Amino acid sequence: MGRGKIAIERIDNATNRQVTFSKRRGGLMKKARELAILCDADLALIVFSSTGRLYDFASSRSVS
Amino acid sequence: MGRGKIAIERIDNATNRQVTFSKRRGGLMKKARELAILCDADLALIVFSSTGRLYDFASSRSVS
DNA sequence: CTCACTATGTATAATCT
DNA sequence: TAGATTATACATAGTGA
Repeated sequence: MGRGKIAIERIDNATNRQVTFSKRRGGLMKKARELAILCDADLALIVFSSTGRLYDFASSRSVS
Repeated sequence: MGRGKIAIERIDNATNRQVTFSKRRGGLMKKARELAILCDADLALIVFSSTGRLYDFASSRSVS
């Protein structure tokens, strides 16, 4: 998607890899939230960047 | 996306909700796998359907 | 129900600032 | 370089078998 097509393999360039990580992480979190809401599902997503930082999302269907 | 636009809210029709769950779960898993590979990230995704079934994906960056 | 199709909405790679 | 833009590849809502 985007301007060009890319192969699904590790991005060698560190800067580009970081930019792609940030963009796709956001997109993945959004999709996860949508799935939880649309389909009334419970769901947890945990991501560690290659630099060791943690990002997560968890739905809360029944808990406030 | 798709033929029409939908609001992000619980799908009332049970059959349609199940179909959407199946489609989007697949898409989400694919995106998760791509993020793990492209950005060399470790990641886990756990989903419980509204009927209680479990689906999961976990990357394995260092373990075989 | 489950699978395939496809028109269309969305995510995003490349680019620009 | 981080944030905005934009053209394009991808995901998917509706449909039909």
